Amino acid sequence: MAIIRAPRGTIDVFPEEPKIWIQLEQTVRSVCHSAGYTEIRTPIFEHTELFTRGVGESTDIVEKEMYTFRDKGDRSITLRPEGTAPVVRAYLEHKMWAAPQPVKVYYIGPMFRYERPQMGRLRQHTQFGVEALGSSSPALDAEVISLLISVYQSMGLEEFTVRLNSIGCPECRPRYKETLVKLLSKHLDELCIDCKSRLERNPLRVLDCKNERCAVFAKKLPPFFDYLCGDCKEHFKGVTTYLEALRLSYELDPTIVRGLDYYTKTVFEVMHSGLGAQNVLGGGGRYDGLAEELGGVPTPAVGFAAGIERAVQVLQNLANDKSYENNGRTGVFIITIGDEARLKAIHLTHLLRKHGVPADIDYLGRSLRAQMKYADKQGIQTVAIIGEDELKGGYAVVRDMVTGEQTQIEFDNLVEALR
RNA sequence: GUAGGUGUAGCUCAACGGUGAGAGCGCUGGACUGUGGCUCCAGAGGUUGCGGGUUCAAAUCCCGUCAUCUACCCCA
Repeated sequence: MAIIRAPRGTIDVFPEEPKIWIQLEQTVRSVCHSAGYTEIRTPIFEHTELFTRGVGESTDIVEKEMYTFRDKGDRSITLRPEGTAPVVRAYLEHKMWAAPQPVKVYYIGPMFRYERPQMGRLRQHTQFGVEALGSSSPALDAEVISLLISVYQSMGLEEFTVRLNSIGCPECRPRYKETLVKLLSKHLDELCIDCKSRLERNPLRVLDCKNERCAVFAKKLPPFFDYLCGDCKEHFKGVTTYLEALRLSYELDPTIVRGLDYYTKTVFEVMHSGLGAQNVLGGGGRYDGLAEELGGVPTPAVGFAAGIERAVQVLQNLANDKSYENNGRTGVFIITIGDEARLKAIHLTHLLRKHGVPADIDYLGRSLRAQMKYADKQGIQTVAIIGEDELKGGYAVVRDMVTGEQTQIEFDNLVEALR
C-alpha cells in the first residue's frame, strides 16, 4: 500500500531541530511585548465573506487562491489566507473601539493559499504580524515598520532592505489611476499581455510587473508621490520623518503597490535576496478603510505580516555560513547491565526527570557498548553506568562524555550530583 | 492554470538497451566478557514512483499518470 504523504505545498516542521523556528517565535513575542502589543489568536477559518469583502473581490487571493468549502450547515467557510481581516473582524465584534486606543495586537499562525508551491511559497505557511488599530498617526506606521526590522535584527539578520511607498487614499488614488491609464494606453502595444488586462482592472499593478519591458516602462511613469492629496502627502512625510528619528534606513520605491485592496497611504516591504524568485520577507501598510468596509465603525489602522518559513530559510543559510557550534550536550543517560540494574535505573531516571534533569535509558536491550554509542549520538552530557558491581556497592559510575572523566557516586547522591 | 527539470536503499547519488541494480553516508551487530568518538569486518534494507507500450531483452527508449523541484501569475 502506498504511504500517505503530507498534502502538496505543506511541510512537517521540527522547530527544535535547528532551533531557529523557536528562536524566531520567541523574538517576535518579546519584540512585540516590548512595544505594548498583546497576542491575539483568531480562528483558522472564517466566513468566506470576510475575505471577499475585506481583501477584495478582484485580488488574486480571492479570485483563485482560497481554500473555500461548505460546512454541514451549508455555510461558506474559508481557511484564512491572511491575518489582517480576521483581526479587524475581532476588533469590531468585541467592540474594541470602546477600549483605550490604539489597540495593538500581534499574531503568529498558519495561513492557507491554494497556489503552486515553489521556493518560498507553500499552501500552508506561517505568518507573524502586528496590527495597530485606532490611530491615524504616522508615528504608528513608523512603529510598526520598526518592529518588523527589530525582529530581523534581533535574529542577527542584516542584509535586507526596507522599501516604502504611499498609494494614497480614495480621494487621490482615482486621480493617479486615471493618469496612469491615460499615459499607458498610448503605448498599449509595448506592454505585456498581463499588463494590458491590469490596465483595466488595477492599473497600479503595472508598476510592479516583472516583465523587463514593462519594468523599464514603469520607471518612466510619474510616481504616486507627485499625485498624493494634501492629507496623504503630509502623512507620508510624517512617516519618513519618524523613520529617520528612529534611525531606520529605507528606500522610496514607487513600484511597491501590494496585492490586497484594503491598503491606503503607507505601504512597505522588507526585501531579501535569499528567497529564490520571491524576494519579500514581509510587508504591510495602512488600511484606514477596512473596518468600515467590513461594516464597522471607521477605524484607521496599520500593520504588517511576515513569513516565518521565509525568515527561517534565510536565517538557516546564515547559520550554515557561520557553521555554528554543536557542543550543546545535555542530559543524563543511564546505562544498565541486567534486569535488576534496569529496575534501579528506571527509578533513578524518574527522579532525575522530576528534578528537571533530562534523563533517558535504553529501550532496546542493547549491550553496554551500544548504549554508550547511542548516548554519544544523542548528544548526552553524562552517562551513569549501573552493572552488577555497582548494584552491590550502591553506586553508579558517572562518566562525562566530553572529558571522559569517571567517578563513583552513590545512588542516594546521584540526583543531587547531576542536577 | 502554464512551462521546464527530476523520480533507483533511510539520505546523497552511480549503472552503454544485455550477468543476480551498486557505492558512500546512515542503521544494526561484531572485532573490544563492562566503556562512546578513530579504524576494520559483517548484516539488514529495493515493486528502479505507478500504469501501459516497443523489444529476444527496459532502471535505461516511447506514451500516459502521479509526486516533487524550479519558474510564470501573485504573494509571506
